[in-house]
Amino acid sequence: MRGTDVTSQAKLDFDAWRSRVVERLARDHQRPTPQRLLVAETLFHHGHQNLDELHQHARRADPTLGYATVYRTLKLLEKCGLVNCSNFGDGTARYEINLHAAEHHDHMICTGCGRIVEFENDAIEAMQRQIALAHGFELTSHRMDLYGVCPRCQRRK
Amino acid sequence: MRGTDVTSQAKLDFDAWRSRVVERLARDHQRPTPQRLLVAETLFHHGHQNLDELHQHARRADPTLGYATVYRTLKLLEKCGLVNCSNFGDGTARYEINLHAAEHHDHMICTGCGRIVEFENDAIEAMQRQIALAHGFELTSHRMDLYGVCPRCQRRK
DNA sequence: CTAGGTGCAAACAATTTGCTGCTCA
DNA sequence: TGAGCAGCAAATTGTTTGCACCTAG
Repeated sequence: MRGTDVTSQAKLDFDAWRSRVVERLARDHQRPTPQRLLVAETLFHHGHQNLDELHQHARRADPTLGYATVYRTLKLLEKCGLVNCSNFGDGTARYEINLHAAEHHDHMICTGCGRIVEFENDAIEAMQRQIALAHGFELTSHRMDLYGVCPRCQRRK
Repeated sequence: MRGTDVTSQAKLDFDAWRSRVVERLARDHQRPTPQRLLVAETLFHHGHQNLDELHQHARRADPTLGYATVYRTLKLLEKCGLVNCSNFGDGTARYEINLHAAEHHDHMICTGCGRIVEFENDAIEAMQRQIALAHGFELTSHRMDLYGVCPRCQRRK
């Protein structure tokens, strides 16, 4: 609500994210290079973007940053469990940070403007486990994307 | 259970599918060419396959069948609402027939052997509508994929 | 005939990799 | 010094399209 709260809250989260990245990289004997941290930072500020968009954003802070570096960094962060990659309809892979490892959320995508809203719902997750169980599957993960028209796009029509 | 039953059942479904394809193509002023019907048939017998696999399968029946023809036929059938295209983790698009237009089902994918089991669950769908409503979205469609280890792969370990 | 359909091969676009030089422990 | 890292450019992969030939109405 109040500017200071939001700011300090955002800052806090970003620091937590940053240290998580550094720590996790160190654990895997990977160097927390400026480029990698820049990619991680960009990812923090711009969720659900594809490789190209992330590269564009990051380039504003460091114009020499290469495309392959962003690519390899994303793969690296993904392998470390720090980011998730998903694919909504349009042909490109989109990345988002995975701030709290255990937490899983799903997506609702507006087919009008492409806006992505995140949500989670324990009841549905419980039912998913039931379904898996009924088929004898050992559930490891899931994805659920809801497509629809957001309020703003509904009004615009 | 008994061979005859299964066979006749399968045959019945296939005929229904085939006539639906022919009928739907006719309605859109598209010709039910042998190649298109072959693709439709292949699709019926081999669900959740990608373009390349479908092409391989179809080629057994008609070695002259071109890749582009399979591609264009799939797009055509998709536009007619006869097939659905989805994308599970691996980089390729997979196709499946959409026998009963109104019916929607979801997928459970074995991360061990890639086997795909279809299911549907009304309760979850109801909750999805609730979630969308809560965010002011007008829900148009959804996808839900559960990933896990199938009973067979669990035993193998 | 002629519109639509096919197969081939080439074009595309997103992603992935090889390589060379550089940097930091 | 040397293992890991960055940037460039080329290779790869999945998908899409242009074009010339063909076939059924």
